[in-house]
Amino acid sequence: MRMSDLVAQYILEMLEQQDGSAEIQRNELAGSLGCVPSQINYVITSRFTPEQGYIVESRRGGGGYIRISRVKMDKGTALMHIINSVGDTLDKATAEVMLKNMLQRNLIELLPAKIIASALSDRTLKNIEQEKRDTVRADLFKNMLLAINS
Amino acid sequence: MRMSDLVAQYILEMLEQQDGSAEIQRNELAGSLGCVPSQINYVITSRFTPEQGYIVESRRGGGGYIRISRVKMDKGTALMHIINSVGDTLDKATAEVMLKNMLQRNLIELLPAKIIASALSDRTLKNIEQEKRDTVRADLFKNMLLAINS
DNA sequence: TTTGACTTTGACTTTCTCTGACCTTGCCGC
DNA sequence: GCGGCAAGGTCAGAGAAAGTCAAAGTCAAA
Repeated sequence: MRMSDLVAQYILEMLEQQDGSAEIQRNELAGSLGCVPSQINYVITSRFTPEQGYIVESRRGGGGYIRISRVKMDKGTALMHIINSVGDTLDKATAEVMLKNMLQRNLIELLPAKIIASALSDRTLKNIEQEKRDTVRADLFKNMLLAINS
Repeated sequence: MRMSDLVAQYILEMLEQQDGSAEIQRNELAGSLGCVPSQINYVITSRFTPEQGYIVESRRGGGGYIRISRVKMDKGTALMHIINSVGDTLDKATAEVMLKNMLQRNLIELLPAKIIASALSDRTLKNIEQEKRDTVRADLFKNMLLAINS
């Protein structure tokens, strides 16, 4: 079995046992599974992404940690569908239509929608080169929507 | 739990109980929590700054003390203050401390805070070059808070 | 056989925390 | 005033985690 699968499995079991939230110490886990620490990062970036419904937080320094939580949202829910329907890029017009749509369907409250819209605006993203904006917009959109259901 | 968190928690509880003002004796507190005195300074410098709405006064010599007080303002004004205190760049750590602080002061609800935190995370901004991230973060932070305040 | 996606690794970087030695300030008694 | 004790202040260095990145390896599909 691949190392990455072992790590993923370990984390999944932890999530299972602990009601969707797992906190690990990178070096410790790497040590106990017998891999290099950066392997843990690899697994997290490749298997615990927002598209798959995970939120990852971490902190460095003494007492550092990595916390992975599964959003209470299965693949079937509307929001998850929307998140997965967004690809690697997202233009402003499409984002706005989607937000309006979600509002109408009561999938989201007004204030969160306003916050998200404001984050995705060209005004806010003015310091990012044009070519990259839609990529960042997609990342922002997906992660913020995920946060709503966490 | 980190020592620094213990100290911060102790001070926060004191602020809570004493209507936004806490007076401590550095050496005594350090002794009773089991850390070196300078740890107290570290915590104060990193977690109770003016940007976060605290005023710290102190006095040396016999009968010395450190007094920490939370400044009082209405929500709109406080938020504006915070927005204005952010310059052209904002690093993730500072942003997180500020958000936590706003939550404690009830300037913001939990869900909006989560959405904002999620937008500011390194994971979300992974497609922006390191050097530009803090600039974009500042833009995001300010604009999202403005959306809340409008 | 080549290609390309996915894995693995480790050297190097960045961030956060803790500690202790040394400094400054204030008070008090002589 | 002066010397001594009683605070608090500063700062740099050590230590503790996690993050990044590019090079090398693997493997199956074309």
